[in-house]
Amino acid sequence: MPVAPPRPTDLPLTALRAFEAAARLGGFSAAAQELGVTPGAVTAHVKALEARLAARLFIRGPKGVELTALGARVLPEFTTAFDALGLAVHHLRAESAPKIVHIATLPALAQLWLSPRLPGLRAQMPGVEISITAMEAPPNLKRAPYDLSLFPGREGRLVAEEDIFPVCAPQLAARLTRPEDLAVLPCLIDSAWAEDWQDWAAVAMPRAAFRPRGPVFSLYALAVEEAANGAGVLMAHGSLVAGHLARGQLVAPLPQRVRLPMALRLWSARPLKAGHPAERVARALLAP
Amino acid sequence: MPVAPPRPTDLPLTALRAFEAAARLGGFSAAAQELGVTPGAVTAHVKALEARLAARLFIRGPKGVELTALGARVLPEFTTAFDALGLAVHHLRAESAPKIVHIATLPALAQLWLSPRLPGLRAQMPGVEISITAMEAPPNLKRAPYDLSLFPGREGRLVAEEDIFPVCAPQLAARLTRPEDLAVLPCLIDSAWAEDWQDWAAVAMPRAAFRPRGPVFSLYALAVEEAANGAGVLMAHGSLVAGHLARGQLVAPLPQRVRLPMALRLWSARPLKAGHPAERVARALLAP
DNA sequence: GAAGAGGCTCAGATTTTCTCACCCTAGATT
DNA sequence: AATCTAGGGTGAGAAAATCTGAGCCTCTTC
Repeated sequence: MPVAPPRPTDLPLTALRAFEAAARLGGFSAAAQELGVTPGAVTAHVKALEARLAARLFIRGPKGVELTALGARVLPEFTTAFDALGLAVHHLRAESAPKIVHIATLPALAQLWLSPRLPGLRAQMPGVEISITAMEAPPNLKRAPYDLSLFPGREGRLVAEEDIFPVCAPQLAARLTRPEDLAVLPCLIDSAWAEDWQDWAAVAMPRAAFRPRGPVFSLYALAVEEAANGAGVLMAHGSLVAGHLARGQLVAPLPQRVRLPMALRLWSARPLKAGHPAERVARALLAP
Repeated sequence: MPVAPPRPTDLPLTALRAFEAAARLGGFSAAAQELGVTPGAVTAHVKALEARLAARLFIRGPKGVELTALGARVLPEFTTAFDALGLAVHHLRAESAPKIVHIATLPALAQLWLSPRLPGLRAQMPGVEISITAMEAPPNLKRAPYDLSLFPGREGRLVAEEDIFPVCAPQLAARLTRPEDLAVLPCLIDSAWAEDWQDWAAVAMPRAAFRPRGPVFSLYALAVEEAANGAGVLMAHGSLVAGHLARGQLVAPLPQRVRLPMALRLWSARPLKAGHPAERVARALLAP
């Protein structure tokens, strides 16, 4: 007699979320990163789900996974549902702490662009707390609890163009008068923006096969400090060294500037209501 | 400096689900029942959520809880999101096991109404598995994994009217010729349908202050068996004793029948696609 | 003034969930 | 060929979550 056990336990929500992330992002590792867990955890979740359903959701290949027909059919529904849930959580948070604005950004932007502007923002909006979280990649704003994200990208409102050019300490400037001089000077390299040197060189010295040599930093702000200390030449992002240039801690001996395709942009998951703290912060950051 | 910890951990999904259920059902106990946990678990979830948000979601009163303004504002969003998620899960299940039809019903209906019809159904649809889960109250079909629910109610398609009348074993029939005889005969009482006796008496013997006396059963099917064994008089639901009447195991000595306001109805969460197993089962059950 | 409904609490048990360290594969690099 | 790298899979053990159970409290109802 086909009588099921008393309570057919329903599927674990976390496993469903792992499936959705893996399916949407096209891989377990990417999903693990979005969810903030190890890939093994995602593997386990998907496996558990498949065992429960007695059906495959992904086809495992050696270079990654691919959705099965079943997985592809149900993915959109789950994405929609989890988006709705994420938005609901966001509203819940916003309603329960309306005076806190959460901003996600790159570590470099947090330290060199946002930080100098904070005192002014706070003075402008007493009572509003501004919380800044640094991360390497833009978050999925439909899921993660941020009001604003500030990243180089194509989406969102333009905050500043990204112009790059070499800078160094004043005492080093005499040794940097032509692009070719870079071959014999230490070039400070930020690990996340290593291509900056190539991008600039491609325009400024198109003939030369230039390869920057010098210390690598994982924190851009640290590279900026080292450049100011005279450790070498840095490929600067204009908006991030404006302060150092104004104070004379850094100089830009070469006139050539290169505009990167990705501009600095401010982006929010849903329309900001005029007058609300997040909208006021956005407005203040966009102001010249 | 208001820099948040690396990863602002997001809200636990189970706690959100507990909140949603409690808010929608208006109480922690009801939510606990829907979720299949103890009330203490729901209390803990809501408490954890409130602690995380640093905001109250419910106002605790001595006779239950009530939503705060905040809770009431965000509830609809969560209900929508979890409904969408439940539906997605439902589709996932349906797509991964398209040949199983899950039916939720009362224990009494499972044993006395559905069970006799199963052999016919199976013969009619070879390859389709029919899984029956008995429960005391209709499930929330947007959340629980059932294709069809068969319950007395007002929603859904009519399966049968609920007519009640006293029945007993043939050898007892001689002692039951007038309603008044019930006062001196043992009345078998089903604990879930105890009011049946009052409902019937209110029509059949409006003057008398009738109180049935007799053994109480928690399983209606057991009461039916006992009645057939001659243990007393049962207030029968017509559709549930049809078999026993036909076989002569029970007789209905009194002509008076009372129609209950709740008819037996078949109900499904979403429109059934014609030709799909669930729809075919529904059609077969609705057929005379 | 007893009983009942609804919630709360806290300790302890149970189950989920996660990490860690390691293995495996196929394609790319040297 | 040998090595790297990217992406996954595994299994043991640790950590965290979730749940239960028994008892308490408060108010309402009989």
